[in-house]
Amino acid sequence: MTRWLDDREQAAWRGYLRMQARLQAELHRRLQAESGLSIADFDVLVALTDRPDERVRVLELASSLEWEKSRLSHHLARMQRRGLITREECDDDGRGNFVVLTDAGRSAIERAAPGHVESVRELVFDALTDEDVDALARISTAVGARLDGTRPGGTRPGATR
Amino acid sequence: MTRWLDDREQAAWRGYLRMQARLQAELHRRLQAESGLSIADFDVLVALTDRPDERVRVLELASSLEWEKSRLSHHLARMQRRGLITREECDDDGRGNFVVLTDAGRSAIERAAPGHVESVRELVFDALTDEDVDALARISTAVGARLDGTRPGGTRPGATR
DNA sequence: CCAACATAGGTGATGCGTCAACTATTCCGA
DNA sequence: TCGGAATAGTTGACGCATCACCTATGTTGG
Repeated sequence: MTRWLDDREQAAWRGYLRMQARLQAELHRRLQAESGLSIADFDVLVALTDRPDERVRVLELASSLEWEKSRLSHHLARMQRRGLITREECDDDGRGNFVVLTDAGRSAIERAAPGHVESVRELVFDALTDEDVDALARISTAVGARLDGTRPGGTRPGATR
Repeated sequence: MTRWLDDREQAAWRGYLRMQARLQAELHRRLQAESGLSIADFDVLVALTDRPDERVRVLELASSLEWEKSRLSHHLARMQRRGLITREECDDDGRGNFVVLTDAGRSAIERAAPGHVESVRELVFDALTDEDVDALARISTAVGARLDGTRPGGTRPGATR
């Protein structure tokens, strides 16, 4: 009944998993060492600098990062403690909050970005041919389409079998 | 000075990151829902069943999983609490410990494996052509080789810039 | 023999991620 | 206009990952 993976698939899958874990760890380690930021901090700060006024509503940020609101809430609390962001109340909606980039946050991301991009280039793109880059994009799109087909993230996937 | 990513590279990189995060989350969610195991539990149990006698020394397990010993130690403590593994002392070496698969651990992995493989097939390999699979393996190898070049995991990567 | 060192492994603190539950507002319809 | 439902966001508990440090045992050179 179970459609097991053949040797070629196994090798590709194991290789992917191993590369993925190591790459993530190494990028995180470097970013942390060079700037004191985590990848998650980086993503939040990038999302904030992408806004013209460097402020966003919490849930809008969550949805643009594709994070759960609870994850974001916890993360913002930690970032606020470190002075990277602040919060401001929203006049229109008493429930709402804006997340606002602080000067410290802005300078942290500006210091961190070049090194991080350089790491990505060095570890990934310098290793890949143009065709590899296309293949990576194609693969990501194809798998992403599969993921779209499933119950996105919310309630239980409800048995595939 | 910084070699930024061009649009094609940006698109590939963002696509990869997004796919990677979603795939990992979905595989974890399904495995958890179907079997109560995490991916980490799964990996430990697979490593154990790969041994002829279903027992391994802690540090050997750590190195075959490429985990830090401390991570493994914490994880084994949790798995032991849940009855998936036990520990036995090592006669040859008073410092050493064996990790031993319990009956509960064996049946957990046997129940979990088919569904997990099916998820991988459904979400990944069903989406990919043969060439994609080759490309994935090639890309993983190439990036892996880059990672080999860096201070593996231990002490600080020491500034790339 | 024993002091120094290496090795096996565990511990505690802290950051990160998820789930379930909670509070406070706003919205909406009778 | 009032009561229930939806929405915005937080909280607490717990599992997971890393770091720095600790203990206990083994190994080795003088």
